[in-house]
Amino acid sequence: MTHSISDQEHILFLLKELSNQMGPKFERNTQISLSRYELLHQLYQVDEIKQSSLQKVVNIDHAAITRHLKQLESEGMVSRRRNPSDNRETFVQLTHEGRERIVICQSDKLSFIKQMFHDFSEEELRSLVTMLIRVQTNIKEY
Amino acid sequence: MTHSISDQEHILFLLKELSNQMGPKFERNTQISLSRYELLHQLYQVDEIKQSSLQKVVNIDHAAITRHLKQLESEGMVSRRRNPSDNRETFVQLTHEGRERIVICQSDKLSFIKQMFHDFSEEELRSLVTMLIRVQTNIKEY
DNA sequence: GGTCAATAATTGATACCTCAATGAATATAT
DNA sequence: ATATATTCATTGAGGTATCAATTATTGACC
Repeated sequence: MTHSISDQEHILFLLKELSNQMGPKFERNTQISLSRYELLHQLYQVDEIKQSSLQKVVNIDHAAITRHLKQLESEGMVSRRRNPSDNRETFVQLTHEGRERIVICQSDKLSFIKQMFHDFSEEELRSLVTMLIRVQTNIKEY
Repeated sequence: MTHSISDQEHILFLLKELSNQMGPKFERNTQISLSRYELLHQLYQVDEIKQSSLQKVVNIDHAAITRHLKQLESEGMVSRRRNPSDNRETFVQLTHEGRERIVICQSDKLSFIKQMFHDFSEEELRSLVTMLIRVQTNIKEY
């Protein structure tokens, strides 16, 4: 039954190693960190969104979100405004510059993921996505 | 052909998110960080090993290795000695305490990965491992 | 034998993450 | 109406990662 402990352990290590190796290389190629890219990427699709909702989508800690957005705001990539009808909430939106920024780094991102998955079939990619999502779900309820 | 960009992008995000979510939870459950666990785990199988070889196995940056081993040494988990025939190299070895430590946290680690992969078949696990290794290989040559 | 290159380990700088604690605004309950 | 609880965002603390630069030792070559 649980004879594949080494496989499971191996996956644990691989996930950590992959993340650590991938992040810096992504950033070198696109000039933007993977986390910030993910934030801009999400904002690109939604016009305006509550900061707390954004947090749930990207699965990054509240604190990290605050710091990223602060930095991105100071760089002119996003704009933020308080919700007039509930002053606790903050709406976040991509600026024109932000839209340009994310568009510009598309080609670099594309060549990066092309290399990363060049020997994967469509089916394998789908399978990989769903398995990772399952793992994520299993972890969350811990 | 490359119609599944969103899948590929999704995997990118998932790998990062998973690593960030998994690490702290693993540590809360086992009382040891995933990286340190990996180091002890490797040392457990090899008696004595050069620090540089260890680095290659665990795929962590040299600097991080040095800091981890220093800390583990100060906790009495590992011992280090210089290679007498080449004073640049350092041999690392698990202490008795270190062996005990890794044995003790086995059950916690087990229950953790059990939850993490509880709905995975043997075949899926194998498939996941090989796919992650392939991604890692593709990334390395970048 | 002495210079120059290569290798191993370390330290410094910077960035990012999580968790816990705090501050501020709103909702709730008696 | 007022005290209490909840929610959102922020800040502080601690840990870990990479990369670049440094130190120390060995090897190689003329």
